[in-house]
Amino acid sequence: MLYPLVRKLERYGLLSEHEVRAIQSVPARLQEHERGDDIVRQGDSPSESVLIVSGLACRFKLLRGGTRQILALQVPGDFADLHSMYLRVLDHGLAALTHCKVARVSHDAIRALSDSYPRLAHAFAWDMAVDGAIQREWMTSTGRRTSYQRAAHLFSELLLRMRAVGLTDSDSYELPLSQADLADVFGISTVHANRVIQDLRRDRLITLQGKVLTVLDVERLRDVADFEPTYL
Amino acid sequence: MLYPLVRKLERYGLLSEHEVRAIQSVPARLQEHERGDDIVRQGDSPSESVLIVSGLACRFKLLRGGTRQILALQVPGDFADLHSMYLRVLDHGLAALTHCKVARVSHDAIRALSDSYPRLAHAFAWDMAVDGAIQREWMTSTGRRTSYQRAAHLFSELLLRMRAVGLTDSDSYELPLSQADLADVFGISTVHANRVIQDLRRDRLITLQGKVLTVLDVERLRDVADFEPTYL
DNA sequence: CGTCATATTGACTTTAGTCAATAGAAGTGG
DNA sequence: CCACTTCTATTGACTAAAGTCAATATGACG
Repeated sequence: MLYPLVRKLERYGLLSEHEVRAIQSVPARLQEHERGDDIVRQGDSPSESVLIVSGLACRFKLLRGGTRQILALQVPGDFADLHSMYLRVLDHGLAALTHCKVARVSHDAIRALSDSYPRLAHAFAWDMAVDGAIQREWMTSTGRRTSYQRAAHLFSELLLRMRAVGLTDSDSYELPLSQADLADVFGISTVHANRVIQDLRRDRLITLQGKVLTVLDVERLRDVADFEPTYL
Repeated sequence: MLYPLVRKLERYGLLSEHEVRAIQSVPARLQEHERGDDIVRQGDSPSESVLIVSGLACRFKLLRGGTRQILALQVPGDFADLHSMYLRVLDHGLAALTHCKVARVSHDAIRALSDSYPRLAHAFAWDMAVDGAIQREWMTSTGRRTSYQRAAHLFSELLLRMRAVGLTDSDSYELPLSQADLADVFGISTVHANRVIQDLRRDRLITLQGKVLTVLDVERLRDVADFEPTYL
C-alpha cells in the first residue's frame, strides 16, 4: 500500500529489506477522496501526514477575493504535508484534483520509523528538501517566466516526476486537470491558460487531449522553458 | 557569535543552558561579504551551511535572459541554506544584499549538534518548515496578488521578522535594498517597482527614505495585503 | 566638482485580465 | 438512444496591469 513511497525514497538511495519492510508495515489509514475534496484543511493542526497513493492532489491557498493559488502538485509517492510534523498550524490546504487514494500516517509513526532507521530519517529530510527546491523553481517560473514558458516548464517537470513513479508512457502522462486548475497553478486567468495551451499546441510542443498530455519535442519544450532538471 | 541563531530558535521553544552553550561552541568560520557578493554559488555542493549574523542576504536564481528572481530574504538568525545538508547540488545562489557577517557551520557539526540534542534537531526542522511556509506565502503573493499588494505583504512580513530578531524601532526597520532588488523580489520591473512604492507612499501606508522603512499604518497595510501572520 | 549608481518620469507596447457569448463533452434520467 | 443539464473549452472585444525604452533627476562618494 505504501509502495509508491518506497519507490520514491529509493531515488534517494537503495533501501535495505529491513527498511522496506518497516515502511510497508507502518500503520496507515487508507482513504479515498473525490475530485474537489479537501484532504487537509488550511488551519488544521494535523497529527498525521498524507501520502498520495494514487491520483493527483495539490497544496493551495485561498485568498480573500476567492482566488486560489496552487502551490504544489502532488503525485503518487509524494508525502503531501510531511512538513506539518513541524508546524503547529498548517498554512495551506490540500485538495484532490482527481479521485485520490491516500494513506494517512501518524506523525508518531513517522518519528518512530525515523528513530529506528536513520537512513529513512535522512530520506525523509531529502524528500522535504527536494520539495523545497521544486517550490523555488515554481517561484522562479511565476516571478520571471512568461506564462507560455511557465506552462512549458511545468509540463517538462511533470514528465520527469511522473516518469520517476512509473506513470509515463514514453513522453505522455495523464494530466486530468481542468484549465481552471492549470490557471491556478500558473497564477493566470482561465482564459489566458486556454490561450497559452493553444499556443503550445500551435507550436507543436505538446498535445493535450482528453486528459493525456504528450510532449512532442522534449528538447524544444525544455529549451523554451529554460528547464534544468537538476533540482528534481 | 551565533547569538542570533539562539534568539531565533528560542521562538520555537525555550532552550536549556546546555543547548545554548552547545550552539555557542559550535565551530564556525566567521566571514564578511560585501554587498553584491555571492556567498554561495548555485550549483555548489556545499559541506557547510551559512548562518546570517548581520546584514541582509537573499536566495536567488538567474535565468537565461539575465533576469534574476529573489526567492527569499534572509535576516540575521536565518540559516540561509540549511537544506543544502540534504541536497547534492544547490539549486540557487545566495548573495549579500548588504554588507554581511556570516557564520559557516559544517554539516557535520550541525549533525553532531542534532544528534546530541534532539530538541535542537527538532528546532532546525521547525526552522526549515517555517522557511517553507514563507516560501509558499511568497508564491501566493507572486501568483495571485497585485504588485501593490505584494509589496504591502512583504513589508508587513519583514516588520514581524525583523522584530523577532530585535531589529525594529517600533514600526520601522532598515531595508537597505535598491528598487532593483525589490523588483527582483516581486518579480516585476524596476520601473514598476518604483511606481508601486510611490503608490504605497501616496496612500500613506509606508515611508521609505534613505534605507529605513516605516510602516505608517500596520492595520491598513496588512489589510490591503491580505496579510495573515500565522505562517511565521 | 565630476562620476556612478539609483530613483523618477513620460510615452508607448505587450501581456494578461474581464466580461460575455458560444461551442463541446460528459453525465443523468427517461 | 435521446433530451437535458452542467461543466469545460474556446472565442471576441475591450480594459487594466506591467514592461520597455529613453530621458532626466537625485544622491552618494571619491
